Amino acid sequence: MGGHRLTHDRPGPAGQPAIDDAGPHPDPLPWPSRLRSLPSWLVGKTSSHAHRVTTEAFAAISARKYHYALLASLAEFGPSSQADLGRRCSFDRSDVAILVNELLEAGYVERTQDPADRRRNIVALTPAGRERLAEFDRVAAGIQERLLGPLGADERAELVRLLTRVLDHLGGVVH
Amino acid sequence: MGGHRLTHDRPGPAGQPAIDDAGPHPDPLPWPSRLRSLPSWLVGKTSSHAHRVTTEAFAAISARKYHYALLASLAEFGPSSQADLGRRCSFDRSDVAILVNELLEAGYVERTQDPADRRRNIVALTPAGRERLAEFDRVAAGIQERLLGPLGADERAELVRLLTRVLDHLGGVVH
DNA sequence: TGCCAACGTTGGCCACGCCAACCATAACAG
DNA sequence: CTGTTATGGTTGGCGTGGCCAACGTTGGCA
Repeated sequence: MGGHRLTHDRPGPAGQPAIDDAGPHPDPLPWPSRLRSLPSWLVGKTSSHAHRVTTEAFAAISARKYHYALLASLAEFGPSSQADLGRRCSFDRSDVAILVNELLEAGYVERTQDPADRRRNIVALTPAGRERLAEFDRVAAGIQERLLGPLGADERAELVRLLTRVLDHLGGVVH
Repeated sequence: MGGHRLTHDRPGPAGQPAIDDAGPHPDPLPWPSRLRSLPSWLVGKTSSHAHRVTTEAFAAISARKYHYALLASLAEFGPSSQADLGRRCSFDRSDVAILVNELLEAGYVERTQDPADRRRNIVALTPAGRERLAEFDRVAAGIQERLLGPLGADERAELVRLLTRVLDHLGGVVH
C-alpha cells in the first residue's frame, strides 16, 4: 500500500481484446495431489479468490475493504487515534494515514487533533459514515454468500471456528 | 512475480535496530467483531500468516514454495511442457519460465525441446529433483504443524474438506 | 533539563500476480 | 499451397499490498 499512493484509479487501455491470449477458460488442469491436501496451499488459494471477489465488490461502490475495517473499528470502539486504528485492524501506520484521508475526503469520518495529546488525531465516524458502514455490511454479506455458496450455516460456523482457533494459536487474535 | 525477477536475494541493511519503532510486541488490540466473524477476513489473515511461515521455511533451505508446486506436479504427472506446469499449478507462463530456470540452475530438473512439437519445452525431474521433493515434503509437513498446531487430525481434515468445497465451488479445482 | 517513546506523515522497497508484446512453431481453412 | 489463427516460451513491465525508514512534533519521565 505504501509509497505515494492516494491514487487507486485504473486508467486501463480499454482497447480491443488482446491480440495474443484471449480465452478466459484455459481449461484448468487438476492440481497435484500434494497441493490439494495441503492446508496452507488451500488457504492461500481461497484467500486469493476472496481477495479478488472482495476487492471487486467494494470497488463497485467506490470503496475498499480496508475502509470497512476502519469504519467497523470506529463503530465498535468509538473515536480512536490512527495508531489504535492500525493496531485494531493490523494495518501499518502509514497505510492508516492514507485510508483515513480517503474516508475524510468522502465525508465518512472527521479528524480532529486530540486536545489532551496534541500528537494524536482523533478519528470519528460521521452520520454518513454510519450509513456507509451499513452499506458495507450488506456488501460483505453478499461476498460471503458468493464465496461460501454451497456451505450450510453450520459448516460456515465450523469454518469460522477452525480459522479462529488457528489465528488464535498464531497470536493474531485477542491473546 | 513478473519483470526481470530472477533475483530473490535480499541484501538487507542488517544495520542497528531501527531508531524509531522497535518493539516487536505492539500489544495487538482485539479486532472489530464484524471482522472476527467474517470468513473472508479470517481466510485472508490465515493466508497471510501461512504465506510468511511458508516463505521463511523454504527460504531456510534456499527454496521457494513455488518450486514445491512445480516439482510435485512433475513427480505426479511426469515430464510436462511449461504451459502445462503453469496450468496445473495456476501460475502464469512468465513465472513458470523463471521458476524453471531456477530449478534448472540447481539441477533439480532438465529441459529439452520437444522433438514432436518444437514450440514446447519438456521439463523433467532429475534424481536430485526427486530428493529435493522429499525434502520439500518434510518442510511442508513441518509448516502444517506450525500453522495448525492445536487442531486435531479430524479438525484438520474438516478444514481441508471445507476449503476444498469452497474452491471447487469457485471453479478453482478440477471441475 | 535532557532523553526516550509515541504519533502522524512522507517516501520508498520488494514480492506477487498478472498482462502485453514478440518470435517461433503448429494447426487449420480456403 | 497459402493465409489465418492459435499455442508455447521469453522478456519487459505494471499495479497492488504489506512493510520499513526517516523525520518533525509532542508527551512522559528520570
